Amino acid sequence: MNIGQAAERSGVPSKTIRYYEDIGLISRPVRAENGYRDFSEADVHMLRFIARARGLGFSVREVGELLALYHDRSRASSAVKAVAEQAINRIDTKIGELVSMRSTLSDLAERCHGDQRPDCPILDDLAGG
Amino acid sequence: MNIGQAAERSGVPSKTIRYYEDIGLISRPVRAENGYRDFSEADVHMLRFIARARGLGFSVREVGELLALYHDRSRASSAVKAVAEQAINRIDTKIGELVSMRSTLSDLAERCHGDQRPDCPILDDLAGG
DNA sequence: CTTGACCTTCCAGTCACCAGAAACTTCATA
DNA sequence: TATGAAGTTTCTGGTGACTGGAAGGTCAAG
Repeated sequence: MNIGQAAERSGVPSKTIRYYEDIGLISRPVRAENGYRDFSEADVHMLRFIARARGLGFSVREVGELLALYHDRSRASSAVKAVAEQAINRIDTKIGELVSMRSTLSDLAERCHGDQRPDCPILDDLAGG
Repeated sequence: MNIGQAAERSGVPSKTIRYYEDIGLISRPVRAENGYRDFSEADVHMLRFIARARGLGFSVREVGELLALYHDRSRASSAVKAVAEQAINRIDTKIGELVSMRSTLSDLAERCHGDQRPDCPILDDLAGG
């Protein structure tokens, strides 16, 4: 099938599929006589795998590792778990940062009247420390 | 003072200060005779403002708005509050996404033995949907 | 007089794509 | 059969918010 259909069926935009090919995340698909990329069911399956992994917050690099592990019939599940735990740690760090920002910000916003007057603890805080 | 000292005293790396100048977030500082940038106390103060705002999760664009509002003596606090609330909303969305990723991921990781055996619900899930 | 720490500009790379241009093929319709 | 739309190709360049590095100028100390 052409890239458009592969895109539709996998949920990965054609632009992104070409990008994944460029950076070597997926191998170069067969070309039809007209030069168009020709995708198989297995390709679509792999693209779906990638889309799901990306949606779970794995980096493209990690997705590459996961794909390799997926294709390695003899690999240990601990290797996969390690990649997942790295991703969880990254996500935890990020959540922590965001929660802390959020609480400071909403604190400031609550103390700000939000009316016509110019007094504003938000700016005061940013200015003063 | 030179850029290095301004960097040290504001917490914004020199590279980043030059970058902020490039994109017009801060105005071009005076130059000394030798061509070096010459920063004032007010500049350092502004850089600190920027650093704090960035640390709170405001985008560079929003920091620009906040700086403009900060310099506008007659502005209403509601304008500032609006920018802050936008940032809070963005942060909330992001937190929601991350929390959902995290819960799915840790679910999968928990069900994964993480030993020498190849069975792994993480990969199964990514593969199967 | 040289060493080393600054400073300058400019170019490139990061991450994960997305937008658009110019040229092609393919397919449906008039 | 012509035409026009939709799909495909490659290539370039942009995003956000920096960061790193190269090649060169400046300055104070030893």
